[in-house]
Amino acid sequence: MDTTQDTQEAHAVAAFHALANETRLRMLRCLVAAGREGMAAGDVARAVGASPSRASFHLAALAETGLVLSERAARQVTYRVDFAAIGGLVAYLLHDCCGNAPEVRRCCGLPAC
Amino acid sequence: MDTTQDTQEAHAVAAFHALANETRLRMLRCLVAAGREGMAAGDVARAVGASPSRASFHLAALAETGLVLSERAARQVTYRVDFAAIGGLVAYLLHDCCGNAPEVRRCCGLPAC
DNA sequence: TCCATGTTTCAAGAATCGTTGAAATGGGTC
DNA sequence: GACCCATTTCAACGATTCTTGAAACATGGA
Repeated sequence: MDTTQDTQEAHAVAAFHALANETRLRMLRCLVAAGREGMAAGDVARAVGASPSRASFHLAALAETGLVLSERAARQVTYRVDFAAIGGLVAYLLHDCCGNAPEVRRCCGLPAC
Repeated sequence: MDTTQDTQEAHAVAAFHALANETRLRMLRCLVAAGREGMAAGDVARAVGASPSRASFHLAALAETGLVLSERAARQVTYRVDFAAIGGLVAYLLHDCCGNAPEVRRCCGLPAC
């Protein structure tokens, strides 16, 4: 039996794994900075100092978890952060994982629930 | 040269790595549920269905990143979540990584900045 | 001291992950 | 078609991580 919780948990584990790498975390920050416009794969690669194949490998890993989306436009592939997916991860950490513990919320400058 | 940002980033990568494992994520949730009282290592092990050595390995990994703290009391070792550390990670994701993007905050039921 | 309990350490092996460079693919221009 | 540019795929290799069971360590009680 596979409960909703198990699925959520597996998804969270995958997302955390995606963020548990310096190259990927830097890529994500680049893409966040780029906003809704997104960035071409090659530009991300240059920005983080990764070879094309390395960049492709890590961008694919980010896309695999749904944290970023990709879209081909002519020759280039544009990657774009899925802000809702990141929000979902933060929500998981805050609500499901930490039960909205006031002390956690306080650390983020958030009002208690 | 090692900037503050690099240190922060390295710390975040380590924390995400700690959460990127089913056993450890379950342990963390157990410990959050246990609150300030914490839980003995053996109880955590039973709760997540891990052998003593496996539990010790993963609890040590969590402690290594500072997400949990340990304290020996008599024969037992009590593990306790460091709520501030988790809050710090959420804050990193929300502020440093996502620049407080309104769309991310909205997904967590947070007011825009 | 001897024994029982709780936890950590260790070594060995399997599995997963990340890097590299070369080759392949997709798509535009001449 | 021939050519170029952007990206992905692939195979090989090294590095890291996880699991397992046995042994060691720490502590308290008989």
